[in-house]
Amino acid sequence: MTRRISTPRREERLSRAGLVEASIQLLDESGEGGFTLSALSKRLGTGAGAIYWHIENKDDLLTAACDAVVGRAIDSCVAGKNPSANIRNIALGLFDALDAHPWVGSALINSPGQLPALRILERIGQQIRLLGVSKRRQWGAVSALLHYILGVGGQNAANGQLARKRGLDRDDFLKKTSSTWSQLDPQKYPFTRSIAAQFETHDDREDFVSGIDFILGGVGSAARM
Amino acid sequence: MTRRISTPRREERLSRAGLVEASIQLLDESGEGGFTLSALSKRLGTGAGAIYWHIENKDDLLTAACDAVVGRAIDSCVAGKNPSANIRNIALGLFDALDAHPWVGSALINSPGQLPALRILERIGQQIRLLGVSKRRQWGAVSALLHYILGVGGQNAANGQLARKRGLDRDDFLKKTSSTWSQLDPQKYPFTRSIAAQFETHDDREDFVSGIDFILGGVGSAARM
DNA sequence: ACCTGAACACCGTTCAAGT
DNA sequence: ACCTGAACACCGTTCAAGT
Repeated sequence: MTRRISTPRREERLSRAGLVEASIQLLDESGEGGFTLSALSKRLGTGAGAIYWHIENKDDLLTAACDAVVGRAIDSCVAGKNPSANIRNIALGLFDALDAHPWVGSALINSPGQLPALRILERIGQQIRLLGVSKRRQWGAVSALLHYILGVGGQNAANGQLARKRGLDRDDFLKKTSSTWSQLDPQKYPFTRSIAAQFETHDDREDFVSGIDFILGGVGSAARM
Repeated sequence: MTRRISTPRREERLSRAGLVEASIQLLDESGEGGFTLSALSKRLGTGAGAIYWHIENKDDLLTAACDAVVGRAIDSCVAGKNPSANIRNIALGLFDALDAHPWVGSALINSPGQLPALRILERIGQQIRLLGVSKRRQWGAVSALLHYILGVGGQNAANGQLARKRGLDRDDFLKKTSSTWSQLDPQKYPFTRSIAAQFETHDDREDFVSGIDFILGGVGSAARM
């Protein structure tokens, strides 16, 4: 009869903050698909169940990781005196953060009413106020900007995940999509065909800002009526 | 020794189209969480493996279901002579479809470069052309509108899923969110606090259109420069 | 060609047992 | 209080065997 030999306990104690940082690393390295609690516990040299002492569930952990990234991105934007430029800055800061951590986009869109989206709402809202948008229109303007940012983030996240799975880099992806589009039925997809070539060389970041500018432009001209 | 008694085969044969329709029903009734292949096969009175004869995998089936809903929504929009009004119509048709089938929002945002999003891109693109937007700005305008629609759809889907899980109806949800927001730290969240009351009575559909109008307004004024 | 259903690998979560 | 690791319920997918 062999007695069960107990493994030694971990040297450092776990903490919620430590779990969040380890999750960010794991998500960055392995993507959403690689983010499993067993991979995380292996990385931390602990048992799968230990994690549950510090967090509620996997979703809680993902949202916390998302919040950490979004919070840092937003806090690193220093506000100048031009509210429109500030909004553009916040949006670009977020774009870059979501670009560096593609999983954040889907986490953001999947955790409604949680802190991360609220941070964005608040920061943009403050600038919209400074822009002099009337009280009744503030919510519409902020909500449009937020949803647009979430849409781009979510879509980029999905694109990134797809590219990772297929092992494509961005150029391959653009080339493939562009060639698919240019071979679509001319009767049914005239527009998509017509921009297929343009699509191959487009810049996501530039397109993103021009979307922000469209919304800001529309908010401005609506305010003037 | 009992011989294995073989169950009789299905009366009607399975088909991809049938699987798609059954999936839409199941998704509508049980949400994304309830959409499992075993639930689907039980509903169809077949074995779990049979499904794989007609589809590639679960994702393929989800995208096909999404495409069916989006396709119908878009095809039921008749185009008039005013391109801006047509875009507003397409967008509202999609909004209503995503509202009726909340799972479509997340399916749409998670299947990049697939048919469903392309359908939207094409329809909106045709109208943007008719609007007389210059060739260089067409992609930016369409992409902004598409991403905005995807963002709203994704967020509404997540909200719906949350509400379903917690068993809240919309009024409860709005009331709860509004009261949480109004209790936020006044130093950190002045804007969010200031619109908490407004949020409780806001109309998602109206806000959605005003976002579309902001973008269209911005596209228009950019074109005039 | 198409269907059946057991089997496989994997995953989030729980929990009695340890320290 | 916190950690361990086996156990549980469940899920997508595969596949040999049937018709």
